[in-house]
Amino acid sequence: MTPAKLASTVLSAARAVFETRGLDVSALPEATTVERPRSPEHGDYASTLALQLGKKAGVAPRELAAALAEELGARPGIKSVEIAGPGFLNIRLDAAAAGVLARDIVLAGPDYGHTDTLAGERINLEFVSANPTGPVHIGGVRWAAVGDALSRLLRASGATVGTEYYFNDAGSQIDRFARSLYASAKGEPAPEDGYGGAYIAEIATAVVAEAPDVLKIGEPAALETFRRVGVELMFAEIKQSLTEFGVEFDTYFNEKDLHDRGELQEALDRLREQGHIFEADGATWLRTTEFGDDKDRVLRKSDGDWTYFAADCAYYLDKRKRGFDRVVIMLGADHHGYIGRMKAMAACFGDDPARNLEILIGQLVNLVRDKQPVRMSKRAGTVITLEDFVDAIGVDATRYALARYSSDSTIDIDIEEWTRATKENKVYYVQYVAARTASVARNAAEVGLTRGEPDAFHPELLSHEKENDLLKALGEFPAVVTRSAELREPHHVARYLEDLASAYHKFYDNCRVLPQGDEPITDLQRARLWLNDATRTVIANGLGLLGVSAPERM
RNA sequence: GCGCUCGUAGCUCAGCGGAUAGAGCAACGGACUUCUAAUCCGUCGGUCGCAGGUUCGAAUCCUGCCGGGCGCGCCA
Repeated sequence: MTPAKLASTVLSAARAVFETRGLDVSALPEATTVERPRSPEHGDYASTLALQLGKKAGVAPRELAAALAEELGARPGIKSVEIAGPGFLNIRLDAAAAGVLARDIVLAGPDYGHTDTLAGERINLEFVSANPTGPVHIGGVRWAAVGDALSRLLRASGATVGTEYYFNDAGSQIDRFARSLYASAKGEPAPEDGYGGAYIAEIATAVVAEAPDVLKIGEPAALETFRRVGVELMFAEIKQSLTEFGVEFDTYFNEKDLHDRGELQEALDRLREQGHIFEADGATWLRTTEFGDDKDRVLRKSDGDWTYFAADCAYYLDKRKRGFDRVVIMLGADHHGYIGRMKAMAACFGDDPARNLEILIGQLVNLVRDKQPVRMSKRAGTVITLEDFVDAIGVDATRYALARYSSDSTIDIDIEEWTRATKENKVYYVQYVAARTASVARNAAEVGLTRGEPDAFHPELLSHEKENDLLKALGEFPAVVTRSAELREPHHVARYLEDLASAYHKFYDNCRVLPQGDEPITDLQRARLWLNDATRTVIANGLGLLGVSAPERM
C-alpha cells in the first residue's frame, strides 16, 4: 500500500463516517495526505484529518477521530488505528500490505515516481542565459544544475516543458568582447573595459586560424570578423561544456530574432492597446507603477533605440504566443530588482502575474578551498567557471552539491568536502547505495538467488523494523517528486535520497539478503531481494532527476 | 531611504500550520575472517535572532524591530 492509496482510504473512511452520522459531506476536502511520523510510537503513518474537520463538522476532533479509527481499522491492509493527543490518527499497516510496495516499485521501474499532477501545464523554463562573451560562470553553474533538475522534475510530474537559453550577440558587451579578441590577436593588452583571461587569447588565436587575413583587413572589418567568429566559437564552447555537464536546451533563443521579426514593436502595440503606454521626455514608457513597480520603465529611448526591457517584454510575449502558460525565469540574486518590473509587465499585457510568470532567484555560490573562496580561474581570470567546478570536484558532485541546497541560501561548495570518499560527502553516500544494491544483486545472481515470479513474492515476510522503515521511505518518493516540482525546489529530492540511503544502509546492516555458506535459499531472501532492487530503482530514478549517475560499482 | 533574501546545535544545513525541533561534521566511545566499514551503533550538544499577533496547535503564517548578503540607470 502506497501512502497515496492510504490517504485516499482515509478520506473514503471519513466519507463513510460522515454519511452514517448525517454530517455535512461538503466539509470533506478533495484530497488528504498521510504523514510519516518521526517517532515510531506514532505508527507507520499519521493522519490529521480529524483535527482539520472537527470544527467544520461541528464534532469534537477526538470524537470524530474515534469514529474514523473504527471505520478505518476495518479496511483491508490496516493493522491498527490509534487515537492520540487532540485527535491524531496513528495508523499501522499489515506487513503484507506494506511489503507489496517493493514489488510494485520494481515492476514500475523507471516510471516509479512519475505522476500526472502537472498534466496539462505548459511550462517554459529559462536558465543560464549567459551571453557568449566568456565561459559559463559560477552563477550560471548553479542554475545549470538546479534548472536542469527542475525541468526533469516538472516532466516527471506530467508537465510539458520547454527549456530555453536566451542570449544576445549584439550590443556593447559583445563589442567589448570583439575588441578584447582583436587586442589579444595583435599582442596588445586587453582594453580598459575589456575581458581578461586566457580564454580570450585562445579564442583570438582560433579566430586568426579560421580567418588568416583578419589582421590585414582594417579595424572595422577585423572587429566584425572577431565578433562574428568569436561569438560562434565561444558559443560552441559554452554548449560543449553544458553538454558535458549533462545539460541540453530545447531552444537557444537569440535576442536578435525579436528585433528582426519586429516583435518589439508588436509588444509595444499590444501594450498600447491595453492602455499602459505613455510618452514623456521624448521617450516611450510603460506605466508599470500601475501594477506595483516602484517606477515606470522606458521601452524606447529618446534617441529611438529600444531598451533591454523592451526586448524582455517582446521575449515574454513570444513565449506566451508559443503556448506556454507558465513562463519561469531563473535569475541570480543580483537581478532580483527585475521581479517588480517583470511582474508588472505581465500584468500590463493582461496576464495574471501570479500564474503566468514566475521569477526564481538564486543566491550566490562560492567555490571554497581551505575555507577561502577560490577567486582565480585558470582560463577566465577572476571569474570561476563551470569547468573550474568540474575540474575541482567532478560533474556528479557539482550537480549534486548545487542541487541539494535551497536556492534561497548563499552556499559555499567546499572542494575538500565534495571530493572526500566518506559519508560527509553526500553524493558518495547516496551513490554508494546504488553501488551496494547493484553488488547485492550481482552476488545474488551468482549464488542462484533470484526474485522469482511476482506471484511468488511473500511481502508479509518483510516484517523487520528496518525493512518496514525502508519500505516507508520508498513509499514517499512520488510525493517528494510532486512537491519538489510544485515548489520548484529540487533540493527536496536530494535530501530525500539521503534519508533513503540511510534507511537502506541500516537495512543492510540488520537484514542479510544472501544465504550464508550452504544455507538453502528462502522466501525471506527472495523478498529481501525485491526490497533491495526496489531501493536501487528509487535511488537511480531520484539521482536521474538530479542528473547524477547511479553507478553499479564504486 | 526603498525592495528582495537569509537568521535553527560549536560549524554546514534540513524541517508541506501538527506530537518530545532533525541530519552530517566537529568532540568522546563502540562494531570489520564484510551480501563493498565509502557503512552502522551510542554519548554530548537548542530560549528555532528579539517582541507582539492569528490558531485547538507556530521554527513554519502576519506585523514591528535587530543583524548579515544582494539590488535599486533612457546600462547590457
